[in-house]
Amino acid sequence: MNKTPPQCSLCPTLHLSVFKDFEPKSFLQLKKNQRSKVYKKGQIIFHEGHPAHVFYCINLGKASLYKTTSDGKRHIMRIANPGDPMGHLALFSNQPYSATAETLEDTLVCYFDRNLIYPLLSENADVTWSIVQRLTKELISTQNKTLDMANKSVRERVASLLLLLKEKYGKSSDNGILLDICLSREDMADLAGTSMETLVRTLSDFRSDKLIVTKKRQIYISFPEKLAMIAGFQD
Amino acid sequence: MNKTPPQCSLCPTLHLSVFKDFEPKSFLQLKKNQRSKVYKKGQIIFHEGHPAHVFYCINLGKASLYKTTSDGKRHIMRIANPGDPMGHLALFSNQPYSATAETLEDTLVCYFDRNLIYPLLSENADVTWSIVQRLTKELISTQNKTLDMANKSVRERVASLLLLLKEKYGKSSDNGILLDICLSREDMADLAGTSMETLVRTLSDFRSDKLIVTKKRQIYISFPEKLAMIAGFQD
DNA sequence: CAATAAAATTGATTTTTATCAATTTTAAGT
DNA sequence: ACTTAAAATTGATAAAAATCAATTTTATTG
Repeated sequence: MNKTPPQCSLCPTLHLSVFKDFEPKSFLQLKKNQRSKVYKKGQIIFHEGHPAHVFYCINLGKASLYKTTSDGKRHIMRIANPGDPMGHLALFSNQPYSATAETLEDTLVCYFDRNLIYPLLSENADVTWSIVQRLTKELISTQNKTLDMANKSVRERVASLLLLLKEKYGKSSDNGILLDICLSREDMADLAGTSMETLVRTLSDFRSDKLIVTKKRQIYISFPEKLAMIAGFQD
Repeated sequence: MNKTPPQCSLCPTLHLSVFKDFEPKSFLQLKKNQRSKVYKKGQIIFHEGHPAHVFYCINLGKASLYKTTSDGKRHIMRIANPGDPMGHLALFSNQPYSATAETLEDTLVCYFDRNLIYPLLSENADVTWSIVQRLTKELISTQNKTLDMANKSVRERVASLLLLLKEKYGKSSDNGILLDICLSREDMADLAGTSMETLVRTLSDFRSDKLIVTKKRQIYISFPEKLAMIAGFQD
């Protein structure tokens, strides 16, 4: 199951993670205890509500983190990219995983035993402080998401989502900016907090208005500025 | 403007705050630099988007923390009670206040210069760690709120809200459990993420179903269990 | 490449919720 | 207690979005 752990020093995203601020001795110990695993697209890394023993960091690939309501509806809280932590909320709060992690493509994750992390943090006060800062920003952006869900229309939220995906995964091309990420319409609906059908209709509207172009399942953004207007990033 | 600062040692809610974990020397310094102020009901303590110089802690009273959208809709993110911090997100993230704080009743707040806090935290690593834990729990509960806004009906959200208010502010009485907090219908709507009219109609439904009793603006909960069913806390 | 399954799209309809307007109730000040 | 203003409630209607169903497109597999 476990492959040879990738070298942290070769990790393309080390500089993005909080670990970079560990002092050398701590970092070495972290590296020694690092394990890793490859998941195929669509596999579950961990389940919401399950006890959390390890903490993950994505090396390569992507995963969606979603919550499920009692009546079976999914809501994708975030997409984790290389360098992003997963399971850190469970780690810090000493509670079960608060979401399910499912890969959006073939993904290499590194993981660490939770018991390894605590002593390392107590030796690295500045890392703990940088965790505070990261959590705070995560919290502020989640609060903004709550606000969007409560007060914005689906149309506004879908426009926002397209712009967000453009920022993270946009690749310029002949047809406009390609959203270079593999998301089903269902996934996009779960991100925007709407039904799949309504999402598709909204995309159709945007297509009619020449704001986007769709080819197969690919989406190209033609006029980000106009989408920004719709999303409510104006006045 | 500033009154004699209340004694922290006499503060009814010191034991609730993170400060209790400061070592004596740091705590003393905190106390020395503590200021306080009384706000009348309905006054603004700080505004969303304004630069944050100080960090607050409620000694007595209550305040709502709300965000406002570009088209003027409010959404109350949380109600701060005695012992609760305010402005800590601005403090930790080094950004402007992310919400507006408005008192729900006459309120006594203590406050501290933000520059005082940083050095104290670096001397108290375990306090920093306990802040991580608190932020994490706050984040998880905000994520759950996002989920509710995205996937629950108004009826479910209003039922949830009533139960939440019952937990925090419920006082048993002859008519059932009184929600002993002064919130306008507008406030409740802004908490539940709906319009005032829809909130009122939902309360009327609950009243017809004998789940609640209303006297003037007071709300009494008659059957919390049935509300819990509606809120989706079942199966 | 054909056959099949899965995903996406469109249409019709219903449900939910917001909005606008009018009325009633409650609170506040003199 | 009376007057006035603010808040709450109810009604009517429109808008937004969900749901159910059918069809088309795309992907997958032998």
